[in-house]
Amino acid sequence: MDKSDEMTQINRTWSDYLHMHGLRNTPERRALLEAICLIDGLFTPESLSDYMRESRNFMVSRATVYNNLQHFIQAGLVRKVLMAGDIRYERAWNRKSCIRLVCTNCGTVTETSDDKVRRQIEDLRKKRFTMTGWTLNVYGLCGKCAAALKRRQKKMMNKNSIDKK
Amino acid sequence: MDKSDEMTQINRTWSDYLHMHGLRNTPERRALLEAICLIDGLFTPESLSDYMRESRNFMVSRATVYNNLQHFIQAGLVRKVLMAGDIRYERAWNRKSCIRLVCTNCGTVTETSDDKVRRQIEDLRKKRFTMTGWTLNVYGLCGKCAAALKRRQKKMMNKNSIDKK
DNA sequence: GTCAGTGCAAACTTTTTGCAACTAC
DNA sequence: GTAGTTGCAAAAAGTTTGCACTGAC
Repeated sequence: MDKSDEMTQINRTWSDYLHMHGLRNTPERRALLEAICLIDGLFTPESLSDYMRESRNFMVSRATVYNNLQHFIQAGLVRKVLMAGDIRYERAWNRKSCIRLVCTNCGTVTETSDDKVRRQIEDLRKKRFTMTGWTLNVYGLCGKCAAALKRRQKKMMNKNSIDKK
Repeated sequence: MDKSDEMTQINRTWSDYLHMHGLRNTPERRALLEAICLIDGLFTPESLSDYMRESRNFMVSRATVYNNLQHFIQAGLVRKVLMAGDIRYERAWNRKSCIRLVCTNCGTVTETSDDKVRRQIEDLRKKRFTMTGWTLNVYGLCGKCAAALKRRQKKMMNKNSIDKK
């Protein structure tokens, strides 16, 4: 799907959603959706608001941001994710699938991919569930933390053997 | 691994962690870890505190709960997860791998499993990353919401064709 | 014209911080 | 004895709500 087809699809999803719920297409809603298209990666209600004001020259109140983020989520356009212990938002399209390596020690997250895993997941067919996307969080230790842990354990063992002398 | 081996492993991980960071083994910490072993499923700082007070007859202050949850996370014993838009905590052992079907419309989560997917994920070997567990979130529509959406769309189309007459 | 949407401020919830008293080591 | 730990209360951060005014339909 190319970029303009994609935008058509998104706008359609959004106006369908508005219609079906008897909601109105306000300038604030258009501007917020536009900003979300332009932001790359994760955002918070505050960072979205900042981006709107600073880069798009459009003021939106906090209440409006929160209110509409909920609508975007309901419409399937935005998703909440947990990143290093905090809630973040992201576009739900065009980021449908990713593997995240989450270090349980320092909290850093690295995104990666793997064709075999991807294929296997997308072949998943569950009864009474229509998949639109997925994220795989892999927990463990990043290189730095694993090395640091090893060093500390070694130090500990030396200390213990000295203590025993 | 049987239950007692598992507890030995957990206690060891925890006391190693305490040692390595120069931390102390207080009654509060022991009681909190014990409670987390006993709680089945997800919890919040508040529900944990309630459980401690009501079922274990042990008062812990909020500050202590938050402080120690961070330590448990660092030690790899507890994990934060996002459930229906809210942050929850869970034991990080014994729940290492699971597939969650998350409905993006109503927020319900169903846990499921799939051997092929599991095997493929556990075969993942990333450079400079040591895997200890994973969770796969699959986003989409649950049976109920998919059906409701279909009904609404149908109704919409009927309405439109009537309007045009 | 109607009713949903907006901004603002206040309220509420959740999490963090500062500090004096306490206690594990 | 010392330094990490705790509970409490206050502060900070994040989110929701009530309300009068505005504007999309």
